Amino acid sequence: MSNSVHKPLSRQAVIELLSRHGVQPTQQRVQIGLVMFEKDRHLSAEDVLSLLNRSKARVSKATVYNTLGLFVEKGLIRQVIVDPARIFYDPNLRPHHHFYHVDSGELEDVDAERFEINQLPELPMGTVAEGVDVIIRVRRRNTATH
Amino acid sequence: MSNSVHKPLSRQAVIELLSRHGVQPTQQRVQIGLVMFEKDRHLSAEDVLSLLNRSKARVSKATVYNTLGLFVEKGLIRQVIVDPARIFYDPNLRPHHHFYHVDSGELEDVDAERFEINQLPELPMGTVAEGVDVIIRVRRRNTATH
DNA sequence: TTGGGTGCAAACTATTTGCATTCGA
DNA sequence: TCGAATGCAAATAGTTTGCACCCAA
Repeated sequence: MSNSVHKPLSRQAVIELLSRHGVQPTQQRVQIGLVMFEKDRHLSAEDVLSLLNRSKARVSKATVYNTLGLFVEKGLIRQVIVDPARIFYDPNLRPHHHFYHVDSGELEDVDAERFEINQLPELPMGTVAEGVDVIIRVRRRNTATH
Repeated sequence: MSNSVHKPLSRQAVIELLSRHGVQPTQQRVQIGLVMFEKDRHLSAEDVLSLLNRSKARVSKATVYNTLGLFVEKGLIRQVIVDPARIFYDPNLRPHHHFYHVDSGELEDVDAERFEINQLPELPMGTVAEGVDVIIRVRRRNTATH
């Protein structure tokens, strides 16, 4: 029942996942899904593209962008906005947050349970919450930058 | 003692603020500071540029970018990464978080006190926290997007 | 005088878009 | 068959960079 995966999905499983979310499982979309759901990690569009090229899959850059956008729209993955230079895509849909290693640009998951939030503030009038992103920026100790 | 301002700063106050932070207060930097510290709001580089143009100030785009980057580096303002399309700059240095109105692209401050966090999770080994960003994405109710 | 600051334009890069071709139900 | 999906390349937009000029100490 959980979409969070720490294990690779078979081609068939990806096809079913896409179908279940109303995404027509074309060749390229399945390829991208295989990469995206292989394990919990954070990939930029370019990461996905180069992983695809590393295997025999042939998918164009535009299709990677379009497909990742479609996956987000359909609720298969999440965007993580933390680096102005690029968008990360996260297949982990469970409530969780992120460590952002500013030195390396890497993202690391933090289980939501490890980060206790007593109460959400009152929302602005007439609005509903769509999501809460918590990003803890960390850097290596002793990175004396002065 | 607080750098958080809900009131405009005089030219003289900006000059002193910059100097105090080790930023040589040149003409353009003071102009940008006047805009940036006029009140608590969230401005993109382009916003700053057009506000400057609206007044008589003549500052180039490159200088706006360079200066905002310098202000961040010197701890005068904060970057807010929430929109892949542009970086927002925030003169409010007190602990606080943000509502992000996905419909309008606008940012709204949330006092940190209104958002209770029991405890930070254990940080990855050998790292120190540099900051915690909390972004609550909200959208207008009844924005039926289906 | 002299080095930092500025402005302009060109360069860069991630992402988007237009359109002709191909694929898949 | 026929609309949706794809691929390529061009376009876009925010940001950065190179370099000549200018100004202030």
